[in-house]
Amino acid sequence: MSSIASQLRTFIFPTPLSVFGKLCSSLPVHLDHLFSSNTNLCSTFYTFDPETYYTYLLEKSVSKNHLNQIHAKLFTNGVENNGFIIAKFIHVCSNLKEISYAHQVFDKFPDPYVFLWNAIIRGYSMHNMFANAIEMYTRMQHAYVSPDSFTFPHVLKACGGLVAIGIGTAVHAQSFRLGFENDVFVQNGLVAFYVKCNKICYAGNVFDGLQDRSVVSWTSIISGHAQNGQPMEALRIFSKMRASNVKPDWINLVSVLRAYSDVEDLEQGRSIHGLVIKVGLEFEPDLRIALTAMYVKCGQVIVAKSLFDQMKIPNVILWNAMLSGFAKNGYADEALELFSEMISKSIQPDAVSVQSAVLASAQLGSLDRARWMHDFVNNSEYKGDIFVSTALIDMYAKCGSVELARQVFNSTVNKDVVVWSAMIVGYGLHGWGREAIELFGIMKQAGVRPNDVTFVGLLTACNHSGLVEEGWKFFLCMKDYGVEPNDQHYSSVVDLLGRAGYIEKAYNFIVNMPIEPTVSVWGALLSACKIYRHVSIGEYAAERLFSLDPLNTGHYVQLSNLYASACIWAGVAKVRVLMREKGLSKDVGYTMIEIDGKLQAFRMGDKSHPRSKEIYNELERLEKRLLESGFVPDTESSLHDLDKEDKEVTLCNHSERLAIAYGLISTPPGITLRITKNLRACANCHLATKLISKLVNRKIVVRDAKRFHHFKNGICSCGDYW
DNA sequence: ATAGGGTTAG
Repeated sequence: MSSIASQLRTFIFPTPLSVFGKLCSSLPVHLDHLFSSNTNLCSTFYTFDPETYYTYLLEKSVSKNHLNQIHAKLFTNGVENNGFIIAKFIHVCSNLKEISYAHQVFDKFPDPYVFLWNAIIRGYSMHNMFANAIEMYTRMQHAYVSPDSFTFPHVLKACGGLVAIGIGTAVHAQSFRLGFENDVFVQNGLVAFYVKCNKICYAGNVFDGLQDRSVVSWTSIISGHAQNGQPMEALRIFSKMRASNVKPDWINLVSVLRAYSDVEDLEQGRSIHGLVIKVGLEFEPDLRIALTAMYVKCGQVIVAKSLFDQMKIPNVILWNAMLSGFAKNGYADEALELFSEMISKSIQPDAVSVQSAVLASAQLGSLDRARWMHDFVNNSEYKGDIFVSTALIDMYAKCGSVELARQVFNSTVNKDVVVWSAMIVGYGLHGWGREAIELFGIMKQAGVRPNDVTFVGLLTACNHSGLVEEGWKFFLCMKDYGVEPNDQHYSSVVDLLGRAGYIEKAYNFIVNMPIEPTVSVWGALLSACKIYRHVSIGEYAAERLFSLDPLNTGHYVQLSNLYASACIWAGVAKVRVLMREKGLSKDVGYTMIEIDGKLQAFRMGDKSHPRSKEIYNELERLEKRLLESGFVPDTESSLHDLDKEDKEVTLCNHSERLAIAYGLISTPPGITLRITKNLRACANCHLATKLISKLVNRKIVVRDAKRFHHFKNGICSCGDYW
């Protein structure tokens, strides 16, 4: 208050106290209080300067009501045409989101000068009403008012927001004509504009031509590269910035962290954390959020969580970073728990939070949970959000219901290529090849251009449903759409050839691939070798896998299964030794089934369930019926070379069978059983499940580590190839 | 009165 008093003491125009008193009387309550409660202050006023006075009042305004009162007073005081005050007024209107009010006031002003134009353009631009901002700029040009260095940043922000390249380029030219080529604010605005339009090289040209570069200039160009998939270039520019002794501020470091997150370079990310502490910015909340996100993206969920716990500020982006981090790194339960916590703490989830929760639900695999999530979305404001809808399609597909996925898909408006691809991938996951192909046709008719993921979906769909020729055709036509095959496409083709029994062809295909074969490519070949018992090529594929991915237990198990299927027990033993040498043990398999909204997990030989006795009785009954109907256990699929009898016992209490038995005794006849396994289907259980589906007349939907199997009436949708 | 950043689907 004392600073106000000192400001007011410098007034130029004398004014009678009575006028001042009258002005104060109808002011907003808190302003009234400010003046009238301190009569001493009032009595020291012997001058009245309207500009300072209104500036003061406007700065204190917090509502439209305040603005109305001040507006009325402008006329009483006869200052309604004072440009300085009106510009201030418009400025404050904008801050209070009263942009149409601001526009009204602007329109009433005769012959606005540049200060007023800037205020109204700024108002529109700051509230993302970019078209209006540009319209006002155009009107300004028609009124022959010359823009100044304050006009350009606002207009350029609007052009960037609309990706209006043509207009922005014209503005660029205009700024050049008017001689702003060395104005760092204008130039930074241009850099940011070109970045938003994905014209990084234009942005780079402007940046390179800058005489003085502020930290803002550097940040713009760094984030420009980071956001356009060039994190390495971003980091190179950052080191140049460090070399030229520009001190980073927190926004700058946030941009740099984003680049390190993209390259998932934990070491360098940590060193930025060190720098943050060194420059004393470790308590900057948004920088801590960026650090949390960086640790999450580098897979350091625990470190991220501890940073998160230290802050726990109700910032939705912080929570989203943690939420998506959990969801993406396989911590589905933790993600959903955090989501509930968010709601209970009244941190309004946004589309990103909802999307991450949907992603977590997809991982859990529970259809009930999926339905709950879908209901939640339908009752939220994110119902039509395209990101959320895509995630819902993916979720339903991953939770076993292609039909519900399709329903969401049908109700999604303005489908983009990601939505179409999600549905095609969903069909692929379930082996609905014909539907995937049909949808692809409709997509093309709708004028949507397929991309690499669309083809991954198509190829896996063909694979999973045995459409070998169709798959091969899709692979060949990728180039017609300008899509370069990546390792996923190549491994799909290897799968296709393998499925058809062309093991040598698949091998030659790999040898002639234009890219270095990856783990998934060799893995596909090894799987095919296992099915067709092709030992020599299988051994070679396994060798490649062991050198590329030495600690992945799955490859050893696959090779062992290959040996077992060819009755090469020495090979099985060799693999076992190899695993022991590397300190690897077979991943513990488990199967989950959800009954009445409760997920129940079983391990092999599990007896921990309260209804264990009933489960084993049911299992025994099933086993008897299986044998009666001519079931011959496929004992070769075991990793261990045990006596035959032992093997059969071991196999029939595999977790999958326990879950099925539990499902049968817990649900009424005819209900579909939905189970989720963490590993891939074992041959013996697969065979047994086929028969069980026929014997008990139930549909059984199994999600394994790779795909879905729909068992019905003794047949599986995978066609016995997986 | 002006500029830069972070969380997001297949």
